[in-house]
Amino acid sequence: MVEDRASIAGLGYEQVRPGMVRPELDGKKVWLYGWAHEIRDLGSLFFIVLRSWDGICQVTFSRSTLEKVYLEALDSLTRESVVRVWGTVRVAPQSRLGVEVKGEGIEIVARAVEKLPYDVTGKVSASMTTRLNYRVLDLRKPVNTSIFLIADTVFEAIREFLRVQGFIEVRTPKIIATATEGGAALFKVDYFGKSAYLAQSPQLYKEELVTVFERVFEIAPYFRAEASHTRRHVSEFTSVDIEAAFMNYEDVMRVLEEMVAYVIKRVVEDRRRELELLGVSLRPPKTPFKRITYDQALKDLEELGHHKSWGGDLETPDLRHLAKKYTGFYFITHFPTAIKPFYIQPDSMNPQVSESFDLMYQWLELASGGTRISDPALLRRRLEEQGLNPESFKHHVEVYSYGMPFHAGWGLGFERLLMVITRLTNIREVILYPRDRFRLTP
RNA sequence: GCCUGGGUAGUAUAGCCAGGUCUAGUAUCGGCGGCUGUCGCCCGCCGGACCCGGGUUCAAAUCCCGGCCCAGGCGCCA
Repeated sequence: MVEDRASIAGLGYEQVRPGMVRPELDGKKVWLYGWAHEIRDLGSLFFIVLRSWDGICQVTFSRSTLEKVYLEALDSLTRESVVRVWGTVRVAPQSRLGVEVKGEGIEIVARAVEKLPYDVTGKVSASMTTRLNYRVLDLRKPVNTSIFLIADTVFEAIREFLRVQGFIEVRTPKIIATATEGGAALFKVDYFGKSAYLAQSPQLYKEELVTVFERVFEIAPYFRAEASHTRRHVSEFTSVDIEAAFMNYEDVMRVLEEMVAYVIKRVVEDRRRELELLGVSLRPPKTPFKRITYDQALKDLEELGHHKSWGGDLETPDLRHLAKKYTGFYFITHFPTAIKPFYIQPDSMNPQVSESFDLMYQWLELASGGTRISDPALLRRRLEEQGLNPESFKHHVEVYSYGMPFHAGWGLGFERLLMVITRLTNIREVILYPRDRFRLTP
């Protein structure tokens, strides 16, 4: 009888993962851990579909050749229980997977309750609320696991790309003293009796850091207390930010489009199985991306029969209309200075517009950025024009007097990029534990 | 902040508009039994639900009012 890990090892059994069981292993003696994804009891034959994050495999038991303890284990097995099984890999033309493990023994490592609140096999659909309430069970569904395996590749590819470009990864504070940019509503926290806020962006810190490292990037969570309730807003999201000295908006746009193209190329290469599970056929986009100015966007809207007067921000309905003309990735540049944050550089020829851009995918805004103001006097003036108190930005403005190079940068919504890659339409699906206006748990 | 839609077994739904054989149907699920090639296994039996409170009515899952909870959209933004 094969009872424990040591004796299995002694008998020449090797540990494999469920996703590793392939026809090439035919005849090999293996043992593996996994979750009982599906159980099919045919009487004398007993099938378990064993699942882990990297895949599934079928384990087949023949009752007549099994010892009593293992028969008892089979009879008490519940879906989603963690089991350890051992046996021999064999090519199985009768099985859809083409290969299976002929089980010789099984041990229940951690038993799951009989009545699960959620169907991991997906036979019955679940609402978004139910999915998020039982998020770990939802995440075990191979299609959902895939999203986060892709996310892992996206993280890796972003870091790799930016490091090669000479960017240094930094971490800036997420608890801050003042509202950094105005605009977005912030979460107030008690900070030893003082008022503090959760950061809405690393903007001011990353600009200061270019005076040290020249090129910095940060991937971090940010917080917005906006009461938005849409499929593309959450109160805690991940932003990929860069800031670079001696670059202008055009330089950082190139960094952005090349990075996006590289990330998608890596996902296509490294996550074929996951893309297939999601039913997504993905192709790396061609660069450079299309660029249109804000003025051009207004003209296009006019042509599409939607008049919009100059100076206002492009609103959701406008962007939906534009998406009819511009498919895939494209940039909108030169927004009116008045509707951009105080730190954005006005165009030197025409200060009414700014050296700014948004990266769009159809009507979804993925990133925004631009050349930043580096002149302290101009920065002070812009703060006042936007109705902000220069006194509360004292420490920040000060830095501009100590040798501030011209610089530019952007912030990219990580989850929104992930939505584009996975073709999912609700941002909550691409966040492990999303936080929105009405959800704080799990 | 504003607007719209919705809450029926563990899950997903039918029923609601046109109140009455709804003792609330179906699928999945769970329990028991059967089955040697299942793979969304199959077959038989069993189990389990109308969000909360008030009102209208002979009669409420269904109509009305209030509450709670949820989904989506807008503004704003990533």
